[in-house]
Amino acid sequence: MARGSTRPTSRDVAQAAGVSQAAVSLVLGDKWRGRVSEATAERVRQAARELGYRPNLAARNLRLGQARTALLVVPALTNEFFAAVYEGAARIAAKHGFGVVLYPSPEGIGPARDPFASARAALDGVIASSMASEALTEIRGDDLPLVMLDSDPAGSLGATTVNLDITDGMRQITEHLLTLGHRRFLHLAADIDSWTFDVRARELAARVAERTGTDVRTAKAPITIEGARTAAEDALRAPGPRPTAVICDDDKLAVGAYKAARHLGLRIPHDISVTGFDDLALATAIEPELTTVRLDAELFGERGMTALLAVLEGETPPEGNIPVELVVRGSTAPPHPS
Amino acid sequence: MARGSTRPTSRDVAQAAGVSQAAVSLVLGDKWRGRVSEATAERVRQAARELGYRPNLAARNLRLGQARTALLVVPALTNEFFAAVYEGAARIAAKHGFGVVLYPSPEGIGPARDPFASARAALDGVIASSMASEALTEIRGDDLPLVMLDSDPAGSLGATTVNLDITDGMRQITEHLLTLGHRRFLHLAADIDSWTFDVRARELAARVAERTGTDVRTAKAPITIEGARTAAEDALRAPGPRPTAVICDDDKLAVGAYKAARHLGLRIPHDISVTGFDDLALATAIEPELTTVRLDAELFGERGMTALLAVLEGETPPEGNIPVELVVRGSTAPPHPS
DNA sequence: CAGCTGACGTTGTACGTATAACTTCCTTGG
DNA sequence: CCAAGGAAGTTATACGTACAACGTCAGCTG
Repeated sequence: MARGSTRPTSRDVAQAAGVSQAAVSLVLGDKWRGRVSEATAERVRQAARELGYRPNLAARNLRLGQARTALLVVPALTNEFFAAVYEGAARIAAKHGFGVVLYPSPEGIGPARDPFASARAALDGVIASSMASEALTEIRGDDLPLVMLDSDPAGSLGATTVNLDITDGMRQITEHLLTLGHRRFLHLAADIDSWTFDVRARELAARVAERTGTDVRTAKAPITIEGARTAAEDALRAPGPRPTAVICDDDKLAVGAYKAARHLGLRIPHDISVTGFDDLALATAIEPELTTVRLDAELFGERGMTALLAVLEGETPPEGNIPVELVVRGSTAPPHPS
Repeated sequence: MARGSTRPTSRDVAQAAGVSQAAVSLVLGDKWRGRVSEATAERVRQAARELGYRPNLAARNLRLGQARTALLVVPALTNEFFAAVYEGAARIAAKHGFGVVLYPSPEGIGPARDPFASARAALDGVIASSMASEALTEIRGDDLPLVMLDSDPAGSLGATTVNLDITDGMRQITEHLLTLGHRRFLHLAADIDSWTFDVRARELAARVAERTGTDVRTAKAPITIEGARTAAEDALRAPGPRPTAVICDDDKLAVGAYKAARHLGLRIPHDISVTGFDDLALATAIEPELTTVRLDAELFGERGMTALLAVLEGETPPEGNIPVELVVRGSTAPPHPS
């Protein structure tokens, strides 16, 4: 019945129920067993319901010294992969009464003197992708618990790491193509300095060298369809025998490779095989559908949040890489003897 | 130099600088002109820097009675469109020292008694897509300022609405196809009950009826590639003269239409034209590239946040729909006389 | 019947900040 | 030389919550 524009507080509820504010806090905080009678508790709950009481989170956080909020730092949400990571993390967080906020995209910082001004909402911990390193340096300095996604376990001193089994993914792709009979490869690599891409390059090069004794040709491209297309086209036009398979660091790059191949009059997979990485919606949208490595981004986010929660509880976070899966579709076939 | 695990407070800074806590608050809050000498101010800033002081947001929010945080309610972040809306909203928010939190995805609610438990982090306002109506009913009840995205201006009592000019987009698509000579249309519609889709259907039907005197065939499909494919395939197989153009409610549905057409042995655009809506990355990934309506999702998010900020300031939010643009690519051509 | 034990609460306080209201000292004009 | 006012701070308080510490009273035991 409180008029005004101000929201009801626990004291308003107390007054309505004819008890003290402390009693309200006890009842609503589920700590009333043996301290408040069932009848009184019900009266309090009733009053809270009628007034539409919602606890003031700021006050609670201040009192408890925690925010039940984690910060997720990713390069861009418009990348479906990271959107899924967020959803996984948010799901686990919600189950534990936690929230997840996102680091604002770099371009959005604007004139604020402190880029953290908005994201700095009281935080208990941070989950960060290794692909967002520039933002990361600012965070380290805060003494917040940190979980790193897809980053070098050796190089992330102190921080907990949660990784997909990228090495295994690239191993499977390479084996798949080698088994089909391919011997000349083009690696269309992301031009981003991140562990997750380094691992791809290392594994691919090592395995191909071991099995064929040859090198892998490499072209670096920004992760955009257009950028990938020109990089791939240049590489495929280069002198020497043409590669029979293009191994791309992610699905978006593969789309660029498709366009490059088409532009050069090459048919996929008849003239050239193409593989991706991630298994985004894109992979099944294009023709032929893309052979790629499925990364369970949601699970990745879930594991990241689970690890952070463990750290916050003082427990040891679970170990072990997240398995990935090769998905063979229509973009790979045995090389055609030309 | 403060050891311990607790972060320094403004009082610690005050002690280090040899002033009162109030002075620290004034200096760091930029309200010290004429109240504190430049020298003292500098001393305070220096101390704050050395201690690595970060104001406690919970305390500030409690004191100010505001959180400088907005809630964005969208159906799914893995939909690139909404990810972009978020980024736009977050950019504007950051410029004003605001943060944006997301409503946790519906499946993530789990056992929490109050689905708002986590997202309810102290909020100043809400921006909600009309496509997330089930979540919305819970919010209304909170007396928070509400900005609705893409919802019926007439039906959103009290709430401010920010809309893309969907009607104009559909008008342009229809005109484009009519001008090319198409007369028989299939409308591949989203099976979601939302204003933004109703508008598409109404405008398409009205314009086609006006210009050709005929009805538009309609097929409803869930917004997934597979769902759209089967719905489109069924509709294209139906008896009677086959439509020469498929108008889809969004780009993802268009991908399904592509697959259906291919499966039926129809070439795009030679045998059948296809159009989308949104202009996601998908649109230029597929072959042929998709004729669609470009919606500036980021601008949409920016406008939404701008409107909310205006409401919070007690100003009248700007009016007017956000213009959209027809992007003609390779998926449309004059109908082939069969 | 003194003393004790629960059951059922209440009182009081602290979390860290922003700001209104007050003090103190110095300068300056009349 | 005194009143007035500005500069440069300080003191005190409230925001709403959670919980430790403290009553109070009935019933029971020895």
